[in-house]
Amino acid sequence: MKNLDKHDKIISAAIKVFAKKGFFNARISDIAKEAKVADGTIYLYFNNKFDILVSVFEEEIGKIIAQIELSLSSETDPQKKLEIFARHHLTAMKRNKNLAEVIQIELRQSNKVVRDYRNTAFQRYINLISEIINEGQSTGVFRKDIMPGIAKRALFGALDEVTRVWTSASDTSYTLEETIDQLYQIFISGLKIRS
Amino acid sequence: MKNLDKHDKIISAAIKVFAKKGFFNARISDIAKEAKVADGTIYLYFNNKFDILVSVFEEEIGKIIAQIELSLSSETDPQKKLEIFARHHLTAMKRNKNLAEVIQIELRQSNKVVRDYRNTAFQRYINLISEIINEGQSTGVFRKDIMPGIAKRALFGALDEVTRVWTSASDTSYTLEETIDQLYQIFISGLKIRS
Amino acid sequence: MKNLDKHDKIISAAIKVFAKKGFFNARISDIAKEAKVADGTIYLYFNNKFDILVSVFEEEIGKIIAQIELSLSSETDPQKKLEIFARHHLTAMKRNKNLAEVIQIELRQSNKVVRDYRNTAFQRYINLISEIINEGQSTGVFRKDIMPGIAKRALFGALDEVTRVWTSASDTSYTLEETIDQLYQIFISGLKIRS
Amino acid sequence: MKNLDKHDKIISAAIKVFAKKGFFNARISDIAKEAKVADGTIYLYFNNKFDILVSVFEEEIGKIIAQIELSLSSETDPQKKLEIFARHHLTAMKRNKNLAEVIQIELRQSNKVVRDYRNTAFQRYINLISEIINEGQSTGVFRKDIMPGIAKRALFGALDEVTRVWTSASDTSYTLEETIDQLYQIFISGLKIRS
DNA sequence: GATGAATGAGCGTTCATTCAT
DNA sequence: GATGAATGAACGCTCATTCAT
Repeated sequence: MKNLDKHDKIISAAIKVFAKKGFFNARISDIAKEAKVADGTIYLYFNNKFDILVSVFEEEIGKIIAQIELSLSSETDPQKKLEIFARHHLTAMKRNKNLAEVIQIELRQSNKVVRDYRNTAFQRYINLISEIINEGQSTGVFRKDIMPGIAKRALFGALDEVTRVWTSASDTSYTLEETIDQLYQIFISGLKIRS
Repeated sequence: MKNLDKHDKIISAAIKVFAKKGFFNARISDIAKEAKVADGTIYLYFNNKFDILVSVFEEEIGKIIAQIELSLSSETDPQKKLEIFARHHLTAMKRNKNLAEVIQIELRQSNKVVRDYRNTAFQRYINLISEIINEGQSTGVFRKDIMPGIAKRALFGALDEVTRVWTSASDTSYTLEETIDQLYQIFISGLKIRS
Repeated sequence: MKNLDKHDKIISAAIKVFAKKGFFNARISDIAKEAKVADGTIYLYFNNKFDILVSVFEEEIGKIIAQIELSLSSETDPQKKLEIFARHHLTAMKRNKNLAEVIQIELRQSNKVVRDYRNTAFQRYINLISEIINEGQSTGVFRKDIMPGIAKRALFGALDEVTRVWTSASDTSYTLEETIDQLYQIFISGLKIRS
Repeated sequence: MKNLDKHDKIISAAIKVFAKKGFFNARISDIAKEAKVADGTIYLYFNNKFDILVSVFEEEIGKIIAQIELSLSSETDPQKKLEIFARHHLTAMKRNKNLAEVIQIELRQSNKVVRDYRNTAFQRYINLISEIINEGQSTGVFRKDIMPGIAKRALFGALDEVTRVWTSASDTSYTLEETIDQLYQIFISGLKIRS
C-alpha cells in the first residue's frame, strides 16, 4: 500500500468507509481521517462527496473489468469461460470485500448519475456473460432456446447474491471451490436429474 | 385503497417516497405531504424515520410471504412449486413496483437493524426456496449433489436481478411467461444441451 | 417592541447585527441569537442570508420612502420641500442609526441584486429630489441652468455623507438645526457672497 | 505597467479583483492569479488578506493626495481651488475606476482598522476642502456663516456620489465639463435665483 | 525568494424531531 | 388525536493561511 498518491489513498479510504457505514452515513471527515488527510484535501481531488462515490465506481470497477476481460481472453471454451467468470468475480469480491459491499449497495441508488453508470460501464461487465452464452450457442454447447438477455441477468444475479453471503466474514459454510462448483452445476446442468 | 387509517396511509406514502428518492433523500415532510397528514402526525404512529422503513419491511413483506406460502401450500410438485414461486415473486413485484424498489435497494443497507431484519423475516422468504429444493431432493426429482443453502441464494439472486429489469416500466422486451419460462429452463434443465 | 412577529424580529435583529459587523462578518447565529430564535427558524422566513439583507432594504427603506412622500405631499414650496427632505432624512437616519449604517454600507455592494435594488426602489427615493428641483424650476424659484439629474446626486451625496458623521454617536459638534440650516444655505444660496 | 515588482503587481491585481467582486467575495487565489504569482507569494509581501486592502488605501490614496496637493499648491483663488479639486477628483477616479470602486465601497467597512484609516489619512484628503473654504472666508470670497466642518462633508459627499454615477462605464449622459460646472454652480452660487 | 499542495477552522443550511396549541 | 412552527445538532464545503520543497 506504499506510494499511493493522495487520490488513491482517498479512494481506498472512501471504499472502506462507504462499506462500513454506507454512502449517506459516511462523513467526509470519516474518509479524511481514514485517508490520513485533512478534510479540505479531499476537495483538491474530488468535486464533492458524490463525486468520490462515482470515482470509486469508475476506477475500481474499471480495473476489475479489465482484469476479467484479460482472464477470459485466453480461454475459448464457453463452459470454462463461465467458470472463469464466476471464479474471478467471487475471488475479486472476496479479495476486496469493501468494494464488493459498495458495489452491491451503493450502485443501486436511484440517483440518476448512478443509474446511468450502472447502465453503461457496469453493463459492459454483465454483457460479458451474454457474450459467453452467445458463443456457447454458436458452437453448439449451449441450448439455443435460452435467451442470453435474460440468462445474463439470472447468472449475474445469482453470482451477486451468492457473493454477498459468501464474502461476509462470518460465512465459512462453503469453500470457494464448493461454491463455484455448485453454481456451475446449477447453471450448466440444471437442478433436474438427467433421465 | 378505501378506509385506510393513518398508519396505512403513511406506510403507503413512505413506500412511494422511498421508491422515488431513496430512504436517505426522502424527507419526513415528503412522506407527510404524500400521506396528506402533518409532519408531526407521523410521530404518533412511528418512533422515527427509520422505524417507518422497518415497518414497511415488516408489514408489506409479511403480506407477500403470507400470500406466497398460501399459494405454495396447495401444490406438491417441487418443480411446479419453483415455478409458482417465480411467478408469484415477479407478479407481486410488478404489481407493486415501488415496494419492489424499496426492497431491492433499502433492504441492503448496512445498518444493523436492516441486516437483522434481512437475516430473519426476509430469510423466511428465501428459505421457502431451499425447502422446495429439499423436498425435490427427497422425492427424487432434484439432484442430491445440489446444496440447497447455495442454490436458494442463486435462485433468489437470479429472480431478484431479473425482476429489477423486468419491473422497470421501460422494459417490454420480455413477457412474463417468457421470463418465467427462461428462468425455469435455466434452473431446472441447465444451459447445457442434454446428450 | 412588543407583538413583533418572528419575521419582524429577525429583520430587526439583522439590522442590528449587519450594522455592527457588516453583512459578511455577520453570522446567521448572531442574528438568531439577537432575535432570540433558533438558527433554523430564520430559514422559515428567509431563503438565505442574502435574502435577509434584501428584505431589510425592501421593507425598511420602503417605509422611509412612504413616510417622506407623505411629509412632502402637504407642502408646495420647493425650497421648503428640500428642507423637509433633508430634515426627514437626517432624523430618520438618526432615529435608526443601525439601518442608516446598513443602507450606507451594504447598499453599495457590487452584487447584482443589490445594484438592481439601488437602481430601482432606492432610485425612487433619490428621484424625489430631482422632482422637487423640477418643480422649483417650473415655478421660477430655482435656476433653470441647474440639471436636476446631477443636482439630485449632489444633494443626496451631501446629505448622505453629512448623515454618516452626524449620526455617529460620538459626534455632537453640530445640532440638527445647525446641520440642516448649513445644508440649506449651501444648496439654496451657495457659498459665494452675494454681490 | 513595466517593471512593477511583485508588491505592486499584487496591489494592482487586488484593486482589480476587489473592484470586481468586493473584498469579501475576492479570493486570495483570484488576486494571485491576476497578479500571476503563487498564492503563497502574496504572504511574503502582505500579512493577510486584510492587510492588502489597507495597503491599497494607504499607497494608492496617498498618491492621489500627493497629486492633488501639488495641483492645489500653484493656485491661490479659493473658487478656482474648489474647481481644481473637483476636476482632479473626477478625473482621477475616472482614470482608475477600479480604485474608485474600492474606495467608495470598501473604505466604508465597519471594521475598526478601516474606520481608523478613514479618520486619519483619508481625512487629510477631505480636509483639503475645509482648508479651501477657510481660505475663501479669510479672503472674503466665501460666506462666513458657512461652517467648513459641515461644508467639507457636503462637498465631498456630493462629489463622491456624482463620481459613482459618472465613472460608471454606462453613464455618458454628462460630460466632465458639464458635471464640474454643475457642481461648481450649485456650491458656489446655490440653487436659488439671485434676486 | 517562490511555489502551490495541504491544512482545518468556521459557517450556511438542512431536516428529523418536539411540543404548545 | 392532529397540527405545523420551532428547534438546534450536524455536516458538506470553502478558503485564508502555512510550510516543505
